[in-house]
Amino acid sequence: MDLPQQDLDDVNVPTHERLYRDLKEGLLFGQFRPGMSVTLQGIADEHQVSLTPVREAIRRLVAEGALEMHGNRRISVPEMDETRIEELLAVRLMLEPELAKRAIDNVDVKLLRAIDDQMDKAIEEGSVDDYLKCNFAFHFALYRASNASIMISMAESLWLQMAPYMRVVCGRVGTSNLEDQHKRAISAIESKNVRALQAAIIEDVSSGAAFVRTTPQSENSTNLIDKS
Amino acid sequence: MDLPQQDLDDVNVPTHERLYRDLKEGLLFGQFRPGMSVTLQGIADEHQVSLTPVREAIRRLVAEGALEMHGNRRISVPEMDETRIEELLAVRLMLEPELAKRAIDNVDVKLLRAIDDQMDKAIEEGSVDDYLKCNFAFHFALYRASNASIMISMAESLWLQMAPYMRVVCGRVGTSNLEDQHKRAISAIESKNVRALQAAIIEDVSSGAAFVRTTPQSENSTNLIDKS
DNA sequence: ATGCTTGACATTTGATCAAAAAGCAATATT
DNA sequence: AATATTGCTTTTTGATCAAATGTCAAGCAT
Repeated sequence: MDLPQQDLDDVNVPTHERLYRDLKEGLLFGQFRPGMSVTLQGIADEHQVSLTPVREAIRRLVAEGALEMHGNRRISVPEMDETRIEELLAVRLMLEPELAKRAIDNVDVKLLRAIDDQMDKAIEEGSVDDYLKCNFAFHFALYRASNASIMISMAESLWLQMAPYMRVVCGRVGTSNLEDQHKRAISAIESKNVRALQAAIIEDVSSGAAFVRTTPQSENSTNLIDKS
Repeated sequence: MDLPQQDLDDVNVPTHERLYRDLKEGLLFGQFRPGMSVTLQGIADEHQVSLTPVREAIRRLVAEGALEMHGNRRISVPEMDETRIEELLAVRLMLEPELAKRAIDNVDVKLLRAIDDQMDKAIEEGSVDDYLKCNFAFHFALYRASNASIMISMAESLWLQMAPYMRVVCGRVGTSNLEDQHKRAISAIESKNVRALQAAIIEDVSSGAAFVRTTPQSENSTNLIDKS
């Protein structure tokens, strides 16, 4: 008779969890730029909540490496440098082929194809935002099929750490000269060819990072947190 | 002329940070058993602090996978099962040889040898606690020399996830039949032989986990949080 | 004019409180 | 006797407040 539980999945999740997801989205898809500094009460004001849930969300993101806490008490979006990129890339190249291998028998190819179609559209339209979202969706639709939850969360952490910088670079370069390795991955999955799939993933990760590396450094890392 | 800064390194670190370190120690070296459930105010009472810093410390440990939060609001030390061990091991076998490789030219062999000597003593004396501490110290003294901070924190997270279970197993088996791969690692470092070092690390990780696997499952995962 | 000190402001930190949610046990009903 | 409901207790959650700390700029002295 009583149905107190709401069907909306966004209701009833604690504030700190909602905050965490929002901030994560923001980091992954462009709201935050490398070097930007973040204050607890800045976030609190922005989202109209008190400090307590903000602390938990931020602490969590710091633990995942998505935000950086300099000794004193300043929190910022990590600045990217050559060695950091190299390291992130090295780990991604270890982890993601393994995830792909573990996913190959379970993944829903239809879903991947649908995402890839959307991505083509995003590239055509030149929408960096949609491209980034599709790219993320594609990779993690694949990885989630692996059922390797620890590796998945590690991969998420790595993407979270790269994302703000990727966004800056993509914003400068645009979506024109993006080569799509996803189709190679899809056919490798269909033919159950693990090595080919892994090769496609490696190529994808490497090429994404290669054009990051050839791009001139960001000169002014401004500390603009918009206090509108 | 004023020297207000204390030389004690344990002073002036925020409570949540101290809590985090304490709990981490506890997880790494035996205070917590797999399946044990953890409550915020349990920790708060135990450590005589308020809930606020406890939340941040716990949230951080959850983010690192050291603690597990089941959908509702119950937090516990992760239970170990076959697939989880397999996954943790797979990642460790990717990550730790790479860390060793990156560390080989920078690591302080004297330090490693000193730690290994202590470990021999621990094994002789049959002290599981000291053995675990030395083992951890050895590996991370090596890894820290790599200057690969992202990989290091990932490795820490993995150790944190394995540690409670390792502790249980070691407690049952004792330190008698432990083969020491560390000496092989040390000589590999001295001869700057990367492959040999990696082989030693692989052997060490694998053997540690092999004897975990051959051990019968923990039967009763009691929820005893000592409210003394 | 330059360097140091001081004070105002911003930010974090930790405690406390009220409210919501969940677990748990006891009771009642079939 | 078994199950469902109810009410109590425990636990989490989010807000607010006071204190500690750091940052920054303005003013003073050399």
